[in-house]
Amino acid sequence: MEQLSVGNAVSGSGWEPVDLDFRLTPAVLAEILDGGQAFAWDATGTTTYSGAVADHAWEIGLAADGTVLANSPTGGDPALLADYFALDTDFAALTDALPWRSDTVLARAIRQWPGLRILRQDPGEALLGFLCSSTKQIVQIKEILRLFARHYGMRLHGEAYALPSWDVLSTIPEDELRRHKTGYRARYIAAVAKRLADDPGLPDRVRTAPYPEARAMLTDLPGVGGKIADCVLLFAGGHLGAFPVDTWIANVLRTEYGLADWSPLQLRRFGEIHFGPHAGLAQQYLFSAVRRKRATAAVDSAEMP
DNA sequence: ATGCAGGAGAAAT
DNA sequence: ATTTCTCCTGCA
Repeated sequence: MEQLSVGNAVSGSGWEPVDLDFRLTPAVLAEILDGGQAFAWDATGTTTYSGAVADHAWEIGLAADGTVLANSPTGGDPALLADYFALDTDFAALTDALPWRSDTVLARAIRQWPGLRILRQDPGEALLGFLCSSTKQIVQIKEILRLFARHYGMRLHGEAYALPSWDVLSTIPEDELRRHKTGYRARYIAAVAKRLADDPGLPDRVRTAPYPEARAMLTDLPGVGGKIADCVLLFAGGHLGAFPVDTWIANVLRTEYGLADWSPLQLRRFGEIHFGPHAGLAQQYLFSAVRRKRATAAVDSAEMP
């Protein structure tokens, strides 16, 4: 079990960071906060981020030894951020339980991303983010959410705004939602907002249901298919067995695992079976590995015209 | 320029 | 039970 204490205040100039008691490299912190799991964070430096979590503004940074530091200008309890980082979950142990000993592709990905973890986000926020995610890049998704927060959310501190609740979103006409760079996704957002308004108990039922039932409830929502449902359940619902298959993961499995003509459904079944009860963590390692490969390839092509 | 982005749904095989 | 087309828009 990893450390849970979050009480070591560090004296600093301008902010009062709290030592969250776990360590990461700058690259891994960037991957966790801004690699596609969450859309709440903006880099303010090479190792510093600002964002809104649990109705509080936060600044996150790294100490010289890699320790993760957090500060809330709005006085948020550091325990909120400890929960967001799921510090009660021992990801090192979960990683060791993955089949890396017999899977060199996974083993390499794990070596590349030491300390990678799965966040425990707010489910409503994750649902909104991934509902906006189809055929969008991370920066575009963040822009949509930023516009929502600016227009309909509560101002927390400085330029930090909380996202509007689904309750608030349900009062906004679809054509107005469409003006915030959502495109055809506006119809889904409006429809989901209406569904949630008509069925206020749904989030709680999703939260408490086992994985298959929770997934079925989510995919019943308009615009929510299996991939988005799995992202919500993995990144916010604590279902580490959920194995979202996006185009990148599909590519990895088809090329690196010799599953060339497998369908997305077949690939998902393979992932669940091959990687086991924490398949979602394996998915994140593989996804981060291909993201790094893509970034490297982009640099190479830019340097070699 | 024009294909294509971390998809879903409906229609057409 | 798959495959194909469409849905918006901005980046590459």
